[in-house]
Amino acid sequence: MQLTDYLRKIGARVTPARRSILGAIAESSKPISADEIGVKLIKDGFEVNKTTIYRELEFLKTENLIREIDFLDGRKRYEATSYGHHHHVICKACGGVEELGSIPEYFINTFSRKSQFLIQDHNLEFFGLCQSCQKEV
Amino acid sequence: MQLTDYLRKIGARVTPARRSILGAIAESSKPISADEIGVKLIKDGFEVNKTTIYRELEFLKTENLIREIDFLDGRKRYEATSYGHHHHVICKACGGVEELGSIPEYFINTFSRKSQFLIQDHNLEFFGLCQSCQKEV
DNA sequence: TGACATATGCAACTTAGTTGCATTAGTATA
DNA sequence: TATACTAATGCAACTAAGTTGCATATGTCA
Repeated sequence: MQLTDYLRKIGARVTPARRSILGAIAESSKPISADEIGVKLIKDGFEVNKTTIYRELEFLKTENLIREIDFLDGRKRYEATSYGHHHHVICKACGGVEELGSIPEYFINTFSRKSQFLIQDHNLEFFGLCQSCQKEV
Repeated sequence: MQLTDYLRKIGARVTPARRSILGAIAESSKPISADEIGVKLIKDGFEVNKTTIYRELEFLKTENLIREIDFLDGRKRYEATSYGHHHHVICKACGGVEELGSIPEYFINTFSRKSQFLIQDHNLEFFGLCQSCQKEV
């Protein structure tokens, strides 16, 4: 099913703002923040109010079309869920991002088995130095 | 070596604010936020300005006396490094926290070996429902 | 005890994100 | 194709976490 059909089916509208925000996330080579989405849309000649961006991110998240990523620097980032579950390494020097694939469920399960909790989610991100920033030290 | 000797040795002073902030973190049964530290100190009859708390947290972090923990809810939390490296599960319903021990380095290395990055750190936290919140659904 | 650097408090500021409300505009249906 | 309904949007004002500059206070060592 097309995305637009899916949206209509659930009673959501296909608006220019929605298209462009989803487009900005899909086109980004790494997780993108609300602010970065706003800047990109202005550059594209299609300014969208920040309230709309935040509300849209919330909507897309509850519909599982995007996933929230946290690089621990005080702002949330988002990426399309179509890429599948995976983790990242973030360069502390230049902010560059590399994808790391998905940590085997086996690791997570082995590790968390002892807990009394019903575990639903986890957040795993790595921090370090990218190849070119390693050379500059 | 005593903590106070260590502090003096590195040219840091042993002040009431420093003692009480470090004390609040050490006494807390789970990672504690800047705001929570402030509230606790007021209750203890020893109010400390929030700027001081934030600056102290920064200092203690660079001295590796405390560690920054992120539960992804928009505020940083801190715990004493003396407990050793470990992870947490956070209950999405009640905010309760359980410690999970340390994920074997082997897991992390196996998983991240392919990266071009020099990996220095990682953040891993789990989210779910604690035992009593599971029953309430 | 005094000098000096570290630590503190205050007020004003920044940044990310939120809320209420009035208006605009997709969409289904007649 | 026109209409009406509700979702979506924009705006302005707000909140919460954390930061900055600067003047003052206070540990510490000589």
